[in-house]
Amino acid sequence: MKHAPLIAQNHMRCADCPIRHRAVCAYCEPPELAVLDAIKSYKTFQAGETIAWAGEEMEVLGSVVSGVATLSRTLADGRRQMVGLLLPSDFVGRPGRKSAPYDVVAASEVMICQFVKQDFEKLVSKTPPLERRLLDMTLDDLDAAREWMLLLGRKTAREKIASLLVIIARRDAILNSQDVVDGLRFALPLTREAMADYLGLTIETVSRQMSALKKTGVIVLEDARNVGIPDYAALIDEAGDDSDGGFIS
Amino acid sequence: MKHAPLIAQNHMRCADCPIRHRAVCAYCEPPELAVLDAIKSYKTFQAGETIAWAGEEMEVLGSVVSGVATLSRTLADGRRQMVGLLLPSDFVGRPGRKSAPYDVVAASEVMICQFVKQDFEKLVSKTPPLERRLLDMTLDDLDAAREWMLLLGRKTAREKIASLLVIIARRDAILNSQDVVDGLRFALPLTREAMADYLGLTIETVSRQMSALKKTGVIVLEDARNVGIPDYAALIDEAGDDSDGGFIS
DNA sequence: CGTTCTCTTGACTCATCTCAAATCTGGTGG
DNA sequence: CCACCAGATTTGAGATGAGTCAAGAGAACG
Repeated sequence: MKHAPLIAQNHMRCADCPIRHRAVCAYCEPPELAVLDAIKSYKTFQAGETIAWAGEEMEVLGSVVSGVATLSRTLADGRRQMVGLLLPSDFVGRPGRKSAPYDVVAASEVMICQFVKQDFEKLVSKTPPLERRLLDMTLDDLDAAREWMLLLGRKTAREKIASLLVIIARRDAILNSQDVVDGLRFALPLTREAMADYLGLTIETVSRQMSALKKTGVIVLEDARNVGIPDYAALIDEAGDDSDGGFIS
Repeated sequence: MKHAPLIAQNHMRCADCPIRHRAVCAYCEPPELAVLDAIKSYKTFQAGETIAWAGEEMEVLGSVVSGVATLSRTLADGRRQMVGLLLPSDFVGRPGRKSAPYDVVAASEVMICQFVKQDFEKLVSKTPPLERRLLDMTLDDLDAAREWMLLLGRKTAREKIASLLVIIARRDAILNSQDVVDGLRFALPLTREAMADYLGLTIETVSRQMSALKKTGVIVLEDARNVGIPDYAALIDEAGDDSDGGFIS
């Protein structure tokens, strides 16, 4: 699972940043970018490394530049539920509060464009485009969380798996700036355990449903982590969403 | 289930508004309030009435002044999941998007302080305190949604019921501006069906678990809708949360 | 005093979990 | 290059929590 690691270029300019147009800075103009440029720094985390602990005070905030991180909550007896997946351009941290009640863990090697929390918050309150972008992103996150509540509360195991595959297929297509087409192939960025935590299932059930979808021909498994979608419409169908779609990219 | 209905006072001044300090207008100063005063209007919905349909374009946004409304999503085959509970001071509607993918339904008689969407959005972008408050509220909603994801994905039916009762007990105590104390009594604002939709359960399971909690002495049921909590700590314990609590008021 | 709606309870089913073991994979050291 | 190990994944068998179907009990309403 080694991707070619991005080198943390401490002097990459915001204007050249790959997430420039989707991250919290998206609405900023060059003068505002210059300010961000001056106070930002890059930090890389290894796969499996914890970026922030639940309840621990965070001194930095930032954006995921590359890689995948997960947000999760844990019950006292160890039951764990993932409550968010952080992809490039997603925001890390909880502005306006000292700590957040969830663990942030790197699922792959992750590079973050970070800011000192206090400095960033001060800047946000003086920079309307930043604040507006943060609001829009938070509203989108809220929509996504509510979509996920529907999945967790009401979908069957098979529908949950299919839904997750749809999301990953979409994201993958977007990364390659193309539409989702039949025959798409992609690598799962999550282990079976992470999938289970995300879907509110056990790894055994995840595994069984993957096998079941494979047996039905809805997906093709080259190995445990490489999935092919011969018929995208069939997969959508398995996800059980009502026709109007509903997932927010 | 009739509360003394609040009369929709179309000329109630913001300064006299019961939700003045918790709603989207909380950070506004008198001059900004005057602007809001000029463009707001009140509207009342009967219990059971639909305030907005999923996917339908909304022409208004606003705040719940009194009563309880629910946000819910429905799958094509009728499975329904509640994704939010709107209490007084909560915001209704999705700024920045034409429609939202969920139904908004009045669970009791609901009064809303509403604004024409376009006017409100224009105002938000010109009024930093409004925008900042909207951001803070949205971040809180996101935290609450994630908390709910943990409940939906990992808690048992009994824990789900206990968690819901804790939330309602807390809110009830806050409304009466006091702490939660042993012996607290309150009326459930939700039917068994609404509870089931909220918790990702069936009404039969809700009913059985309510009976089970009653039999154990964790709660006292005067009738189906009136609950007493003889020992708050015991109820918390049943909710299964890790000790540090975690629910956001 | 029916009618209707909400809620409760019972009996049975079934999807998912639990526990256990087998298989596969990549990496390591000889 | 090969045997072996640790972690990830799959598969099997049985247990169980929650769902389904069905009936009965209360409460509200006209």
